[in-house]
Amino acid sequence: MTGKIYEDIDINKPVTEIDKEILDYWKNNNIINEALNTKRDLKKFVFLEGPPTANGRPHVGHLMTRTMKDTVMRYKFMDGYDILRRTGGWDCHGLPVELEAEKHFGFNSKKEIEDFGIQKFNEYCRESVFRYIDEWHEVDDLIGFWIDQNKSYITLKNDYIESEWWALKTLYESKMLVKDYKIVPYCPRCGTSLSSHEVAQGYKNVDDPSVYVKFRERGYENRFFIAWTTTPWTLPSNEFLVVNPDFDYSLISSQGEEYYLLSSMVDTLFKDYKIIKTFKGRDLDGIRYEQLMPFLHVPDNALRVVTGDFVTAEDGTGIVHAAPAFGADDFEIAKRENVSMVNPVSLDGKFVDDLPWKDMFFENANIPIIDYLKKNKILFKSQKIKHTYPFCYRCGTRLMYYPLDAWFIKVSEIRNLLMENNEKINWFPDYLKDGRFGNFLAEAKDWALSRDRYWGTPLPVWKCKNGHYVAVGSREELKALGGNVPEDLHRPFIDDVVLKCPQCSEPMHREPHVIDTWFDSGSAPYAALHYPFNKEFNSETSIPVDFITEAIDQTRGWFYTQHVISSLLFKKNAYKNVLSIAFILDEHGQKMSKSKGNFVTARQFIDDFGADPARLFFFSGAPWNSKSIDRKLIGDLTRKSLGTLGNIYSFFASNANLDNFVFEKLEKSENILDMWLLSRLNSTIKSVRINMDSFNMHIALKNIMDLIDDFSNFYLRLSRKNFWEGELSEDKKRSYETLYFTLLSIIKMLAPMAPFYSEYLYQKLSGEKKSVHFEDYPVADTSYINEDLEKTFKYAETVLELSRRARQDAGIKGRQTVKEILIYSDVNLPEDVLNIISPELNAESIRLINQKDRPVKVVMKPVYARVAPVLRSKTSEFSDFVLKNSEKIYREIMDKGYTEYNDLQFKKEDFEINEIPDENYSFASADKLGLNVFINRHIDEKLKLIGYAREIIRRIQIMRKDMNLEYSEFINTSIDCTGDIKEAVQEYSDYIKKETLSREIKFGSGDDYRVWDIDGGHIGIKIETIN
RNA sequence: GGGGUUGUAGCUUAGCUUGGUUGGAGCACCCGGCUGAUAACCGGGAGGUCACCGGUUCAAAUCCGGUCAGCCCCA
Repeated sequence: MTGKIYEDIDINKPVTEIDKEILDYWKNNNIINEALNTKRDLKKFVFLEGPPTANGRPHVGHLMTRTMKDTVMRYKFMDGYDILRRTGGWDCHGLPVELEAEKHFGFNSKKEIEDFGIQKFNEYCRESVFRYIDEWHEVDDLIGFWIDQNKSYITLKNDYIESEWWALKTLYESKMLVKDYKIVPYCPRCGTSLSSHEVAQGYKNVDDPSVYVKFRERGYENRFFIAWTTTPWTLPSNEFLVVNPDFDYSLISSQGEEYYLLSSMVDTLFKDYKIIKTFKGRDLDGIRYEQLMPFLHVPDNALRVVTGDFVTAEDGTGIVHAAPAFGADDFEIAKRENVSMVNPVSLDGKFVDDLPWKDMFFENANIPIIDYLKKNKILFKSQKIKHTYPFCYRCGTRLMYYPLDAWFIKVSEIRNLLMENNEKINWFPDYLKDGRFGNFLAEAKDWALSRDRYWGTPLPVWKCKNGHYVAVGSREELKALGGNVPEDLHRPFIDDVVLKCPQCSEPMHREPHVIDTWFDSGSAPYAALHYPFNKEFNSETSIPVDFITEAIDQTRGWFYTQHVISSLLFKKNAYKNVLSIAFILDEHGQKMSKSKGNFVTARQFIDDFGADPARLFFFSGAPWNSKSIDRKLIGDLTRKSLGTLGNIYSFFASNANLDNFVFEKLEKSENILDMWLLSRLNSTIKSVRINMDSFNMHIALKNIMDLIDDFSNFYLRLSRKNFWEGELSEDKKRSYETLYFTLLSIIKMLAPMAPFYSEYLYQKLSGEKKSVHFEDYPVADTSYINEDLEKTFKYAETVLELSRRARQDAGIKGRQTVKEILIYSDVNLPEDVLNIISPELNAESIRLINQKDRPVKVVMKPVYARVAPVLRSKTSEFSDFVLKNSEKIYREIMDKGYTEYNDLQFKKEDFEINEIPDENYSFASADKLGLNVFINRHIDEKLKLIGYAREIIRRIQIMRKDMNLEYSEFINTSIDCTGDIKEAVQEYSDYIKKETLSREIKFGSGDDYRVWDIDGGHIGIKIETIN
């Protein structure tokens, strides 16, 4: 006995143990490092990591994006690319981090933070962003995310900030970064404005007041404009009423009062009324009205009706109340009309002195204001409305639209460029390109970049008292302008840097803002490489990167900001291919959230299922359709792919070791089953590659699993005997080679998706390279592909199915040999293919027959609706005639096209034609393929005895298996039986001996005999090993 | 209110681009079979108003219009 070449594996070994073993193997052999750092001078594939913030625990969704990234990179690596920028990245700044810090210290306002000290506050932020970094690293490790964390870019580093300064200076000098006074979405709790993509994250469905308010026309006691609003708290600041110049308005009278409103709304709001007059909106322009509440001082030229195109006829009354301080449209009106605005709300969201609702938080003032309107009889109607309204996406506070001094990037000016560059991006799924993303670009808003906060990249703009500004693009420039370069570029240190104005030499102080953290992450393409200070990045060649992927929420987040920044700075798109991934839902299909407590951490998920099963789960179904965690599905996927593969290996290993087979190379096999498997393999490789290349990894996985299924349940099932029987002939060698080669190819194909188990099997099977991940991805050898053969095998498989069905109908077990099976097929079924399935068909004779030789009887019936009107009283006579002479008439019609009866001609359509199988046969057909299978029902004495012999064999085999006997171990068998069965045992004892490795078969009886039921009778069997 | 997307068996889904046999799988369930690699496999059964309404067409799960519901995004 030589040693085992192919090591046995324990099929039931827990995946977690395998994971650990493989992780150790990778570490001990420096494999991960080698993969990350080997430069092979091949084609380049450039990746870019979307930076998470490590101040929260990684959850199962992160696991999914990481798996997608990893799988793509592994595939590209095996496919002969050097992967560039295979490094991590961490997003460090921003409101989320500050909020976390506020919570820690128990702060609730900016004043508290400033009293505490920005320096200490930021120190805490800096540490807290990496609170869970160890868990992230650990999870990356466990899931097999091969990425270089030692070279990760970190957005809080001075180098990173400096690159952004360069960008901001560039934008400032090209007048794309500007300071403006605008109405911006503003969180009064956080004390800062939000950009459009941040606002987009915080919409909620809410019930809000919907009030109709009466504004009295100046000079009339009882004449009112009815205006509509969902923000009663803005009513004290009303300065205009706005109508659409093109709409029709009516002045009506009802119950002693007169009202202006949109003509189309009159019936909705009034029952009894008279129309006094109708107007176009523009006719109302300039009409003065009385102030609604006499609290605030408004400019003299306010309080009049003006026109605006933004007024719609859908909501309200067609008359919009405008408070310029609290709405972008309103603000534009005030600007146009040259009227200053009235703002009674301070930066913390509270009303100021002049109002009865002093110190009240703005949204809390709605109810008392409605009460006030009611009391003063200027409320026409009040109800609730369900609509969506933006809230701060981090702290949940209702946003206000509020006038602020802020820095903007004029994104709206490059909309066309954004859209042109979008054309160069491959989106997966493709509908995002012109859908959600394209639409967003088409109406791109200016980017409100500045934040009045503490922990962020400082805005590098300084200003002197004469109103001169300078934007600083580097630490070097800071020095040149007379500033000290602090060791840390964050606040508060940077705030202390005073420059000398290049124009007037006055001292310059920094604009106090930090910038939107989305600018940080969106800058990753260049800032991660410290461009332009480090020449590793070259805007000509370094972007677009080849591939990025993140969850769907990043479509208007990171996907957008990168696209904008890249277009602004380099005029091109940031990435070529982008895969957008849907969310993972919990097992009930609910979105996961911390508050609901159904949040599954990455760690927990891996611990529960193991790395490869977790990864495979992410490839079940398209990644852009959300999926629920499904324990059963995961188990199933794993069993059918990895489990079956392990089992194939196990089969191969045990037999190859017995035969002393060692794979050297694949030589052409003449065995048709081998040829078929290699054809299947190569067609699969072809489609897998196509799908991997187009990021349809879920389809690639399905292709692979289909192959594994065919491999195991067809190839192996039908060729088992070949591997068991006989010596290691040349033919058998060819089959081993085929088996080995196919198995190895599948392992390689699966390696990017299931890197652990494939490594595990690879090391046992081949181990030629240090790791399966250093292998080349399989390339289809089309010379092996034989579509006809694959098709023929499909037919063969169907013949098997049909025979089983026909047996079942006839009540004949598969183990019972039948006299004959007749097969009719539209396509040619070669003999060698039939030979393969013949053991399973289990018949004395198997014959291919022609259509006309099929043992069927034609039974015809007249179609009465057609023949009766012609034949009249002869109809029933004809009917009998047809039934009796079906065969003859059928042949006649087939030959001539008609048959005659009583000098009348009848054609095919005059008959209902049925084929009934001969009663001696059981019949099954697959009409789509044109296949018929007939099984002779008649079981004669001889066949019956063979059947019994097989029943006995089967029982003995079960007993052998139960006793865990070696395949080659001989036994003695004793049987307790009578009658036919006894006769069968005597008649076929050689056959039984051979199949069960029985040295002898005795008849006997005893308590230690195992009792079996065969055909309703009991027989006993005992087997004993031979010492 | 607008845009996008999804809706197929109890559950997970293929098919829809390009209309054309009887809408195909898997899981679960029931019955049966096969098995000395496989908690694997195979046959049968039950389970479908292909969300709903309308249109185009000889013919619609598929194309068109509308409605409803879910999800995502925007105002």
